[in-house]
Amino acid sequence: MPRHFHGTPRQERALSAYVKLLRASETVHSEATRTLAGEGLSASQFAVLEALYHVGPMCLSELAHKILKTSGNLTMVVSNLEKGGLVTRQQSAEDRRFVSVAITERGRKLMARVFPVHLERIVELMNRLSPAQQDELGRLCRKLGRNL
Amino acid sequence: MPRHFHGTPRQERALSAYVKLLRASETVHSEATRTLAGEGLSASQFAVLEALYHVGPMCLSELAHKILKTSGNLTMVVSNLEKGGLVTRQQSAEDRRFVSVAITERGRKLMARVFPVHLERIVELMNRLSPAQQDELGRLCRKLGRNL
DNA sequence: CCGCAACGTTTCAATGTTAAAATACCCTCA
DNA sequence: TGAGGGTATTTTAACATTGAAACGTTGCGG
Repeated sequence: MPRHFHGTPRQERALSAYVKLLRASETVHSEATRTLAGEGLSASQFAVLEALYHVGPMCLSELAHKILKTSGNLTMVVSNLEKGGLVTRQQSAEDRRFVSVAITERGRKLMARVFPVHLERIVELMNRLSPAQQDELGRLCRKLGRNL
Repeated sequence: MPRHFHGTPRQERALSAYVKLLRASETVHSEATRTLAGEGLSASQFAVLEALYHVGPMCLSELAHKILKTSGNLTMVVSNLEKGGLVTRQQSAEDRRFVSVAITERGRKLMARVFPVHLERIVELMNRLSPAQQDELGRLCRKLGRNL
């Protein structure tokens, strides 16, 4: 049994970049969401609230697409937000299969307070890279994201 | 309510890089783990198995540190692997607080078959970037990862 | 019009995840 | 020696996550 993995150069290179990408993402994300935990918001809850806050009411499948989660998941996340009075559900009148989700006044107030803090935390975390490096990272990551 | 978020240039830059980083990581990771799902392995299970396969027996807290998860979590992941006969638990004789986890022959055979496939999948996914770009991505991500 | 495929949502079971409390163990020092 | 502090693991509760199955609704083609 090898004590550590060794492969071809192209394997080592890809694996190294892959691991660092996942580490960076995991670190930055968990640091950024630490702020939210103090407000009793999970990452998914924040993502939903943020979409509704900045874009407007949406049905569940649109939300699912927006935040890259399955619909089965969203049912629970939205239900939990609903319990907290942060969003409302309303069955569409024209097509009763759709359920429209909207942010409440309470949710809006929460976001008005929390979003700027969260944003500044992200700026702070990303500032380990220079502006030019941030742009370069964005360019490289864009090539890897979501176009299967 | 703004239809879309607009901030200062430095906020937009950081946020854009942040979102792309998370998207890229999410996409690549879920694509890479798709292979494993066919083998009945979750990402965490694979990570544990891979560590034991390439490094050797370890106690739970070492494993937790290795794959960046909490110990409470590892208890479950290891238990599930144990059910499948892929790893064994053994309480340390010297210090009975420690539980050493080792990969079994069955687990080793599984990894011998699955790991190369998984690695090639990662190479394939990362090949949307040139070798130089992969190195550059690694460099940038290294500055963002885990040194709080 | 009717049957049926397609679609949006929900439910379910299994696993993962975390934080916090509980448990078990080791070691030191008075 | 035995009380207490520190450490490793497990348990627990709450939420997240996915895939699959179930349910209700809509719209289309025969």
